[in-house]
Amino acid sequence: MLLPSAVEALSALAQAHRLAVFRLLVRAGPEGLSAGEIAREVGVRPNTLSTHLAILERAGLAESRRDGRSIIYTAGYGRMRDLLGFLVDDCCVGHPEICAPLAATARSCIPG
Amino acid sequence: MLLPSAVEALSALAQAHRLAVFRLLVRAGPEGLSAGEIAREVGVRPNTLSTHLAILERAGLAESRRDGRSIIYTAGYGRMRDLLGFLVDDCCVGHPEICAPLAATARSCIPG
DNA sequence: CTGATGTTTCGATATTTCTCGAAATATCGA
DNA sequence: TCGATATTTCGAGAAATATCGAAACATCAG
Repeated sequence: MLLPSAVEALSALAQAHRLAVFRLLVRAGPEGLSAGEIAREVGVRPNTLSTHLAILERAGLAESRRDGRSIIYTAGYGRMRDLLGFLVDDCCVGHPEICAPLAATARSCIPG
Repeated sequence: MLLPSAVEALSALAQAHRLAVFRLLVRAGPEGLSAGEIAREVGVRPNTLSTHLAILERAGLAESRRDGRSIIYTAGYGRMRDLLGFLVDDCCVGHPEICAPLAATARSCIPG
């Protein structure tokens, strides 16, 4: 991942409402949530949320599909993986004290 | 790490110059770099850089000490570890496809 | 003390960001 | 088609951000 894309992804997450939305989407999994459900859950007006979702989507951290009248949003896992990789690549180099805890967390969620 | 702190840290990194500064500091290691060296390296004026460094420091992603006339900045590794932990905790849950590559990277930088 | 160097603070400006209400668009059920 | 529901787009205002030149502050060498 290049620096400009990283900045865009970080900017997308660097806002309380959007970070809350993204966390919600991650926990929701591949099924995702409709824009309305997200708005209710996070407590922002639908039009404001729409702007936030567009920003997350432009950054690749959310994806959308239409389902009837609703639009379902899911987390952009691939982009998040790239972002974490970018950050970890920078910080792990020569700094085991940072990656050791990460390695533990990462290991714990890998089956087997 | 709580959400407001995460937002502050993400905001600090969500700017091209500041992200470049942080990456530079990480690579510089515990010895750090003076404000002047950073300004020259990143290509921003000293007073502008000072503002950026203050933002990184307030977010805990940089630390400073005086050395003669210079002020030496180092990366805030602890805070970075917290931030990565916060993000990974959210995203790894049930998503091995994200953490598998991270686990590999993390493992590779742990001695032994 | 004085002058030079390194850094920060101040005050101002241009730009971007966040939020909102109102209106537009898309889909569905009757 | 009509009305209701779900979401987005538009236009505007308030607040935050990035950058700058000038000035202030801290440290050192002579």
